[in-house]
Parts: sequence; C-alpha cells; structure tokens
Amino acid sequence: MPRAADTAAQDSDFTPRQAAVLTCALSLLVEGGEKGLTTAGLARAANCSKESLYKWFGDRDGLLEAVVTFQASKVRPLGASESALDAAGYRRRLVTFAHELLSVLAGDVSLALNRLAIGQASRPESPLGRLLVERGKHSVTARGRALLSAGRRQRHLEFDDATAAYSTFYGLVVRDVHLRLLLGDALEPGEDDFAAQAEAAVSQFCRLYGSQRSVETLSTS
Amino acid sequence: MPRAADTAAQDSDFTPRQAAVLTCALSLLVEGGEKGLTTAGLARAANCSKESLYKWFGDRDGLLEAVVTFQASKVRPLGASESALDAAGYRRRLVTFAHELLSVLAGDVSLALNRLAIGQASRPESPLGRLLVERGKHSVTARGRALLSAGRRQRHLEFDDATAAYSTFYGLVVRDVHLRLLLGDALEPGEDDFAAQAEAAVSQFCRLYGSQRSVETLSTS
DNA sequence: TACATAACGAACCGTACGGTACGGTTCGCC
DNA sequence: GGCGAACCGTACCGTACGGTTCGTTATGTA
Repeated sequence: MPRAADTAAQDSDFTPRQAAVLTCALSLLVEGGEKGLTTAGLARAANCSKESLYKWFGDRDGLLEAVVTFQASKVRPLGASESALDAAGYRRRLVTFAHELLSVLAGDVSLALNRLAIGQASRPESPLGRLLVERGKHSVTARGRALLSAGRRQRHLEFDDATAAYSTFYGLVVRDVHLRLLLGDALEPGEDDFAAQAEAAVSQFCRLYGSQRSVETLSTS
Repeated sequence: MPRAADTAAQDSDFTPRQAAVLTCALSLLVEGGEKGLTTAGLARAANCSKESLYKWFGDRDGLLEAVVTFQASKVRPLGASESALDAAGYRRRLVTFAHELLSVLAGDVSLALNRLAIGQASRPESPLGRLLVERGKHSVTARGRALLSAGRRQRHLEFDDATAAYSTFYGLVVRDVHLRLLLGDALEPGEDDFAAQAEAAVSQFCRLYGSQRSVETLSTS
C-alpha cells in the first residue's frame, strides 16, 4: 500500500481521467462543503468506481490532498512582467493586482478549499492548511512582494521591509472581506465592487509608502 | 433601557448546570474541532445524560447554537468610557483597542468557534456564521466605530464614513493574521508581539486619518 | 481467438455518531 | 413519609460513511 501523499506530491500531473474526477470533486466540494464530498458520492458523480479512487489516491485524506494540489497547479501562471513604468502606470499595476487578489479570494473554489483547510486545522497530523498556504497563498504573496520591490527599485515606493509592506497592502485590500465570505456573510452593496475597493486601497497604501517624488501621482485616483 | 436588559437576560438564559455543560462543550470544541464535540462525548465529559442534552437544546444544531450564544454572552463588557483625551491619550486608547482585538481573535475559543461557523457555512439553513458575526463581531465593530467617532468629535481624526474608517483600521491591525491562525499556521517571530503590531498599525492608521492638528502626535510612536 | 490489464459497479463490513427509550436515583415540595 | 419532576447512565436503533472484496466488462495485444 503506497503512501498516497508521496505519489500525489511527486507527480503533480494527473492523468486526464484523474483530472476529470478531481474537477468533479471540486464542484462537489463547492456545493456542500467537506460533508458534500464522500467517496461514494464522488464515484457516482464522476462515473468511476470507489476502487479506482482508493487506487489512485490511497485514502480520503489523499483525495483531499490531491484536490488541493490539483487546484493549485491550475493557478500557476502570471509571471509579472517586470517593465519600468511611470508612476501612473505603476499605480495601475498595483490596482490590477489588488483587484485580482480580491477576485481570487472571493471565488467559489477558493472559498471552498479554504473552508476545507480550516476545518482540518484541528487535526495537526494532516497539514492540509499548510499545503493550501504553501501552494496557493505563497505564490500570490511572492508576486505581490516582487511587485512592491519593483516599485521601490523604480523609486515609486519607499520602505525597508518588503514583507511588512506587502502585509500592509494585503490588510488594506482585503480587510475582513475574506473572513466574512468564509463565514457565508453577504457583502454590503458597494463592497462587491472590487474595482473601486482596489482603487481605494491602493490610494491608501501609496499615501503610506509612496516616495516623495511620486506620492502625489500615486495617491490620487 | 428595557429592550437591552430584556435581550441580555434572555441571552444568559442558561441554568448553572447548563452553563457548566456548555463550558465543557467549549473545551471539547477547542481541542478536536467540530469533530471533537459529539453528544456522547459531551455527556461523558460533562457527567450528564444525552437525554438532558436533547431536552435542553433540541438537537445537535441547537447545542452548537447554544454554545455560540453562551460564549457571546460572556464577551459583553467594556462599554468604552467616553472621556475627552489629548492626542497622546487618544492614541493610547487606539493602541489598546487594537491590542485587544488581536488578542481576542487569536484566542483559543475564538478560533474554535470561527472554525466551527466556517465549517457550517455551506449549510445555509443553519445560520451559525451569521449568529457568530452578529453576537460577537458586531459588538466589537460597534465599539471600534464608536471609538473612532469619538476621535473625530475631539478633532483627533478626520473622515466621512466611520464604517469605512473602521474597516481600514481592522485591515491594518489584523491583516492576514486571523486567517493564518484559522488555518493552523504558526505566527512568525515578531508577529506574535501583539503590542508592537498594534503600535505599528495605529501609527499607519493615524497617518491616513489623523487630523492636521494631531497627526504629528498621533503618528509617532 | 486467447489472454491480460484495468476499471466499473454493486454488494458488503465495521464503525461512529445522532437520536431515543428505559430503569434507577436524587432532590425539592406538599 | 410520599410524590413527582428532573436527571443520570446505559443500552439500543437507524443511518451514513470509509474502506474492501468480488464478479463483470471493456480494451488492447500477440
């Protein structure tokens, strides 16, 4: 009985059949949460046998892990092109990033997977939360830090610690929106206008971190 | 105020015995998450019979609901005294509030209950998340908004929308710390120094919202 | 055509949990 | 003292789910 964790982690590329099954598992997870994803239910919905599920993923934990890995493998792209921009152009880049961040966090699958990982947090032996953070969140964070560092290099921003600066950026953009969505709370009218929220957050961020040269251009919308 | 007294009395509707059982349920919930709270387990741990549980709380959902309202009823206090302060004193009040906010969110029972509510979010018919938000989060939010409004009245702060201002305050203070704690992630060294984090966040907040008169005093730590 | 590999589908098992029923015990009240 | 309500402890039932086994059905290869 090979450890499902190993096989799933090593070959992150699944066969087309497995990918279809995992996609189906994701949709089951979106509606119904963790309780909505049962082995029998997945087998029925995906027209496969439970035997295959256990052969491919080892056990239920392996299946959950594979779902997370599978989803993370789809969100790989977007290696932010590092071109020099003037202050206004750089500001637009920040706004775009903030907008994307909000959109991703508010997405159905993101919410479902985060709920799943949080539900497993009490079980320290199955590090699903860690996995989710490392494969999903860290890549976004890295992109954000790189974007801010590029801004510093081009003298649009001023800060010492890129990590701290990105943390502030994240806080200004996301606030408690992510948590409330996770709780099933509906957004107030206006809060769901992610473009406007991103604009406002970037304005605030630039008032805190904009360089003297650029702060006027950066902070005004 | 008859209304408030009425609801407050109804909230603490539990007999001492029931309160003891609910306290026990909370500790079961802290270790083991939702899976750790079973009717049989609670009956055994609290030395009561399952029959009594079902008599008092109806069913398991009723029990969960009772746990949430019970915990919320304990977090009632702290009706922020509304005294006029100079800029430095007001700033200290903000820092204290931010520190308390972080401490509460990082507490064991808060994390356990938030995880519970998030886990139930996929089931729209049992509005546990709503309940948690309304009884716990809203009271904190209301206190925060009142604190900011007091600051505006005393000309320490300047803003139009108190709700938006508090949202920014929350974002600067909490960032992604709450979510990462919910995911079971450990805080980086330095991040667990809530006093320092609160100081830094308040400095940033005052740079954004401090009045011209007070911004110098408010923003320097 | 004969054989092998893989997967399907259905039946099955053990367990854990929500919910119920029942006998025995304690405690307050008349 | 006697009565009834509340409660405890336990045994029990039905169900749902994770995991296993097995007979059958392709599909591909020599």
